[in-house]
Amino acid sequence: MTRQEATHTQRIPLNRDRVLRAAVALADATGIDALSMRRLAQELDVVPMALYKHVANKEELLDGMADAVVGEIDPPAAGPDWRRVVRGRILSARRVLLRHPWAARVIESRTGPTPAVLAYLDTMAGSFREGGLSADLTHHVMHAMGSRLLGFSQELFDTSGPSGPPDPALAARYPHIAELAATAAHDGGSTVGGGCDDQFEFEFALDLLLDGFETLRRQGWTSERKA
Amino acid sequence: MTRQEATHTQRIPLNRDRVLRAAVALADATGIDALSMRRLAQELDVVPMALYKHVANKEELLDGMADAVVGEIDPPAAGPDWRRVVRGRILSARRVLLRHPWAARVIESRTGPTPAVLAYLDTMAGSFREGGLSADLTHHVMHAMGSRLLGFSQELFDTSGPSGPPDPALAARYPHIAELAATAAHDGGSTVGGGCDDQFEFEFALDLLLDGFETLRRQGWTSERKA
DNA sequence: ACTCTAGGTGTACGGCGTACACTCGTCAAG
DNA sequence: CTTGACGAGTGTACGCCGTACACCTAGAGT
Repeated sequence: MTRQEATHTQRIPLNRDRVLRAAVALADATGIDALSMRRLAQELDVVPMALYKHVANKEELLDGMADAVVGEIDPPAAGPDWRRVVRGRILSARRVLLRHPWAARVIESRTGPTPAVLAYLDTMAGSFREGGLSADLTHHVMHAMGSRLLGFSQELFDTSGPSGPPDPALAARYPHIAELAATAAHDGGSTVGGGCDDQFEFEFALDLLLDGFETLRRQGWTSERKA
Repeated sequence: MTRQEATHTQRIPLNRDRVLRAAVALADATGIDALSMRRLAQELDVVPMALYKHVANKEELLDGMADAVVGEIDPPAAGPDWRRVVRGRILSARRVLLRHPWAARVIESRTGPTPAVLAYLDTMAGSFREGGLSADLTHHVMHAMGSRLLGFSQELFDTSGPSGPPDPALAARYPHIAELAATAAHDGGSTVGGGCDDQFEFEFALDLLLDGFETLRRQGWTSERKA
């Protein structure tokens, strides 16, 4: 403590958690494409190679980031109606994913499930089972939900955009799309999907699926395929 | 024609189409991660910068590849049952995407819809409309299908893998997942999702959605939200 | 006092996308 | 036949990336 105590506050030593948090913050702020090991190191006032004492490589960094985000999802609420329980939790996941727009792509790009994702899926499966769905049906149901389980509906293209006036040439080439765009006539029509209420679309599909599952459950549905 | 006519067949000049086809073939063969401008140029016996006379940059190359793949999807068959028409076309899309496993990720990563994708979605919307769904319902229905429209069910994690014996420690930590895995007991049980019949899962969700849509159509469903 | 070690450093390598200036063959206009 | 424009392919170079590897250093345990 003899010298250089005031020039800059002495460093808190790095650790895996600080690295992951900084990475998430950086991705939130500048987008996932701008997240490089070098840029992240710079954000932490450290030389790039220092990061490798805490994460094995960039893939593992991304694994950790995915887990951190999934860990933000609320646990399932208690309740007698399994559809409400599942619906609420998925909407919580959706809120988390909207806070971290890069996360959907990162989660998808993981080659294997990370621990937090496994834990999430496990309790989700538990909610279905507790609601009375057979293990068999639960299995197919979770596949059917796909990435919607984690709150992203996989919107093919981001619905934001310049949203100029409808292009008549485009409308001529793609008449049906133009018709749909015209139908979504609220706060500024746009070309293909702009002006849609994403939340509504998400819940529309979610409820359609949950209702379908409930119908199958009541019917005692089973996959009677043999081998 | 005086010299070097036999050393190597004289070059067919490059063009955009040859570049795209080579890129698709290279991605098919070696994976999308191994597709670099330099590697592609090498495959075409050309210096890397030569490619830039035919595509503006790598993003545009990927756009072109996505379009080439989407162009492989069959046009809709004719028929009175809209569900059969849509179902058949989507399964065609799925076959295409299975031929080009990298394509789903590439299509997702496009920031805007490419012409072939627009054309595909347009005729798909046409099939719904012709089946008697309102423009309103068609709109939401297409959102609900999400990427399934293009044949990929977004399987969160690839179902292939080492597929070792079920890990008892994992089973203890994730009991519900273990139960589901045990249920999918055919040709070799695996840890989380292995051993599933992907095609079955895809069609399960597809048919659940299509049946739900048909029910809504018969009910004259409309989104009566105001503003 | 000595060693061990965890964490941070510095240098370097190979690969990437691509900007920019160039060469060269073809072909139409003069 | 000359010439000049032009489109296709070339060569060099820059800045970024992830990360291997050797090194240093401060503090803890003996």
